[in-house]
Amino acid sequence: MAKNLLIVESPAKAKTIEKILGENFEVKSCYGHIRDLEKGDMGIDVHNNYKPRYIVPEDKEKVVRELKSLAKKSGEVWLATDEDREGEAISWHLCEVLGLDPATTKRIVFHEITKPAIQSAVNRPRTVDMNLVNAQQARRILDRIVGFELSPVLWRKMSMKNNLSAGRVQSVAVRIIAEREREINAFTATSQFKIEAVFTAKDLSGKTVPFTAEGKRQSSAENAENFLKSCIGANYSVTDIQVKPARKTPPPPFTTSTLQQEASRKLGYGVSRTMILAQKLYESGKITYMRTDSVNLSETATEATTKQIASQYGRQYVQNRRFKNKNESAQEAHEAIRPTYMENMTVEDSDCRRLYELIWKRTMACQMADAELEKTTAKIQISTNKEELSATGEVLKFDGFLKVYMEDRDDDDLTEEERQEGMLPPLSVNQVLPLREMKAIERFSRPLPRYTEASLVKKLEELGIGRPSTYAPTISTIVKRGYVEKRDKEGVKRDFRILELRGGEIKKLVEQENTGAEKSKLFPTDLGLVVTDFLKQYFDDIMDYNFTARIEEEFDEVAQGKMLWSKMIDDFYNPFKKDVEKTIETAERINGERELGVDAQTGKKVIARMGRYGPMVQIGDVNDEEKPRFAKLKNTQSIETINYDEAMELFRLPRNLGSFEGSDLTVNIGRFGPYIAHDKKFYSLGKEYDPYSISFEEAVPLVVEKRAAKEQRTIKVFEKEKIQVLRGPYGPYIKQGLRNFKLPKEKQETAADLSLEEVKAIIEEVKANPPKRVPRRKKS
DNA sequence: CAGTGAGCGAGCTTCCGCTTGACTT
Repeated sequence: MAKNLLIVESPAKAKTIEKILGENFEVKSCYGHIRDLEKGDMGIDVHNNYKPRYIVPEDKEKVVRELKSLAKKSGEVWLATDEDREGEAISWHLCEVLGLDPATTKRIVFHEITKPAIQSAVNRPRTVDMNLVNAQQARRILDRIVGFELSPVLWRKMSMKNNLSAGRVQSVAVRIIAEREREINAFTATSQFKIEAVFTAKDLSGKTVPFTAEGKRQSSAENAENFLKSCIGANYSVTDIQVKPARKTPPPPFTTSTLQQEASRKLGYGVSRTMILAQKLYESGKITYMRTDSVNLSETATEATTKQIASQYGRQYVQNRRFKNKNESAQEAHEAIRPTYMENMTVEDSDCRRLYELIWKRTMACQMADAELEKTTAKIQISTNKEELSATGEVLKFDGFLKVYMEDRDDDDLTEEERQEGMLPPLSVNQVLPLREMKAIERFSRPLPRYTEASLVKKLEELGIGRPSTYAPTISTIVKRGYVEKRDKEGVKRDFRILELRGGEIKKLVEQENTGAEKSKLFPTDLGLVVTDFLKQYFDDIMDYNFTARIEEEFDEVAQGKMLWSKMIDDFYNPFKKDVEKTIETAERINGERELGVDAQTGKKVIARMGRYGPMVQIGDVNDEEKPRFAKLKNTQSIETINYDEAMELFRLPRNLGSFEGSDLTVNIGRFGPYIAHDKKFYSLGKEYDPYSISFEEAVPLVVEKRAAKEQRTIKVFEKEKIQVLRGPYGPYIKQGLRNFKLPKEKQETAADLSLEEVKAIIEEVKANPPKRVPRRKKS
């Protein structure tokens, strides 16, 4: 009898399942979606109940062809795509393409790839749930409408670039970044004075050790000074000691989002890197599926983990738990991310090792006992005033899951208390404490931090926007479109005051701290800000943080058969299409223009705005008789924050430094940074030189030196053909336009004697047989 | 490699969510 054909989405899964199911089944994968909406005319017939026009995309033709021929040869076809909206739709598309009847074709689902789960699924096949399929079609069509209606509006209304895009997910992601940036810009720091007293006491071994107690924060320097003054000559004694037990619970096992967050905090990985490494681990059978929103662990996994904990740390470390998803939008088609074999504590592949160990530890921890702590709070009275100081300490009584795993928190989530927890020496009530010193330290409030890739993913997940398979690609998209960029920001120095009471005297000090420094954070570009403002002004409902959550409720109704999908789309489309038309008709072209002041010399207006090639400043109007002056913004500057003085500074370039060998020496900043131009040649300026202040005397030797280096590199020039023979770090090579061609070994010695014909022949030769590239390994 | 910034308009772009390789630099 012919084998049955069972189709899943992922090829790695197919292999595992084939082993489990044995002889009667051939298991193949369809590699995700096999059909999609046609691109032309949105792929939807809006006048005919939004009838979708599906096609098999080019890159899926091969898979579809293979599945078709296999389906013909096989016995029964079983559909085992993921159990969620998208998976159900894939099964339906498979029916359509393979000529199967969705009403009778066997459809099975499982949430984990284990023998019992798969066998019980095979014993209880159902058929394709058309309501769920329709919910997916509604989702797909709505996203297509939003994306393909909004993007063209941007093309018409934005003065720059023409591959702009907008969409239900990406546009809200940019909005999140844009709003945080504006919050930070609008933030003004206030300061308070933190009171810190250092006392000494004997520890268990009899050694005298210092510990810190805190008092109420003082709102001003004056109050702080008065408080310290009131403490001069005081005695300090313990009035009360409270000891309270506390527990810490392990976090749930990883989902895509939490894995990305922890890999970012602990390992410094961007979300794409995390996903590439996780994919590698998955494909080599080391971990379960890496795109999941479920925190569920299979029975077998829980057992294996328990066994591993008991043998490695002892029974007292085991505490079995089941985790539930908080997130309502979770579709839970898979397990949590965990190692497939808990006995493997690590993997050989050095690139993947750190990520694997993180997953292993987190999985172990989630089935381990709580950590038990003892929190001690001592109240300390001051004989000369009514204020009280308090010292807190924490002692770990039982480490529990902390033995393997400590979750990292973003610094800004920590409370002041958590930051200062340490050990306290043993104290007793009425004990008199000698004061070593007391300080009032000025502390400034801080704005919320900018988003990292991972914290943006966390935010999107909280809002129910996007899915595990799209978090990383969404970030790539908004970066590629130029709405957002990932970079560092240097901090600025800020003075803060310290008042110090020691030996009956108060000293005033001023120290410096660095504030506002950020590493690898997401910043909105001017383009991102302008586009976000535009979309918010004209398409407020789609930019609403709750838009996705609202339409998800409607998709759910479609999935339950309570609403017709075409009706749902119709209700959305009609008012939306009106907004689109109205916007195209009425909205002005936008360029984010901002007036900065009036040029003192010419009396002309100075503005900052988006130009065709990005953000810039401009003196004068384009309609003036005299052409306006233009200057590009530096990439750390923004239309929104640049001021008049900073703008005028930009107009100091290009600077003519004077004449050298009969030609002007000019300094400017170009596409590739600052440069000196001389005699129609260009020389890059290194970081150590500032184009705004470099002098003629400094520039001349640089030009001489760089020119010499350039000449040294040049072996031969064929001016007319724009071909050069150059000396590079790997030997001589030919350069034609932007392309480089390696010389054959036997010609390298005699490169200077090459004729134009020989050079052309080499170029043709290399073009005909391009050198094989070895894929470069990324540094880890 | 090192410019530009206005307007005309051919021909193009664009979404989200499932999946992996097959391609260069």
